[in-house]
Amino acid sequence: MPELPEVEVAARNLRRWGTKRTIRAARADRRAARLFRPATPTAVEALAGARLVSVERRGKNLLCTLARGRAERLGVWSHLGMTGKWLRRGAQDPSPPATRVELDLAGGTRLCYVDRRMFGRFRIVPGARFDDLPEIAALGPDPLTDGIDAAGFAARLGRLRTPIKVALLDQTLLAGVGNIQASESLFRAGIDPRRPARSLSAAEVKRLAAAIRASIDFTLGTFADAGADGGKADIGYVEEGTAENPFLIYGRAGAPCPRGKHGKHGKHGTIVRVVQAGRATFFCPRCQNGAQRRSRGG
DNA sequence: ACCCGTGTTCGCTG
DNA sequence: TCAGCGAACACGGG
Repeated sequence: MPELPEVEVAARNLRRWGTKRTIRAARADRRAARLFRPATPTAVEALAGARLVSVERRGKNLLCTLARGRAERLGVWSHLGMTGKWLRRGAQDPSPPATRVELDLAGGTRLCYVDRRMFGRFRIVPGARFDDLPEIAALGPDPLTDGIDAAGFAARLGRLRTPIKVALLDQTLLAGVGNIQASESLFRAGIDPRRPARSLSAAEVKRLAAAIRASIDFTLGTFADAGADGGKADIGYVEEGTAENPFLIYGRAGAPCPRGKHGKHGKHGTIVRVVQAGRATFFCPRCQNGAQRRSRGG
């Protein structure tokens, strides 16, 4: 489930649930070792006694900074992969299925890192030196916290022959854009996802940058509406069927284009699904026709 | 059984 | 050497 907006919600949850609290005990289940790859399995128990100071999100990565005593800092890096979640439970509650790591906090709250498929990552980072991790150092700017530098974004895209939709998934270009946000933002910008990245005009790149931001903001808003909390911040995710699909076109193959009717004859487009680099892409062939698309306002 | 999946990495190929 | 893909990872759900 996790792209930038979902991870942002997880970061906000962790801040609310755990900041300033001390970890009384920590444990990992047997299969959690896979989450430490490629590093040596870490003793999660070493987190006991540390206090959560801050939670930062960079792209799809969660960076928790903890303090032990006055001087010592340590970090916890987690990446939710495909099925990772941070959930909160009370001291007496049963652990959710597929819980891999649990942190018992002072006051009775338990933070549970849950991951069924275990494509995620979980690692203790000595000194909270996150930038020493190659996975973090390689990240491009975060569209939400850093903004998109139009000139840099355009320069980078201008060198790529790869389809623009595939390029958007490259975390060194922008950190946090995933398969959903890529399709959604290209729809908002009216750009055909199959076009080579380098073929986009300056105006299209600018439109795309704004559309990425708009799509992320929109998605964040739908999560807030869905229940920012209330006691159990188990956000309903699309694939779990617990929430309506909140997206404009993602997962809507065969549906009429939400932009409505186009052209003099008033025919609406139909959303199609194609596969690019092994990933599903959704778009409207009628209003995302790239260079031929008439300029905005239509 | 088969296909699909909001992510990342590895290895092959041209 | 490098860009670009498909496969692999793992485990459900439809």
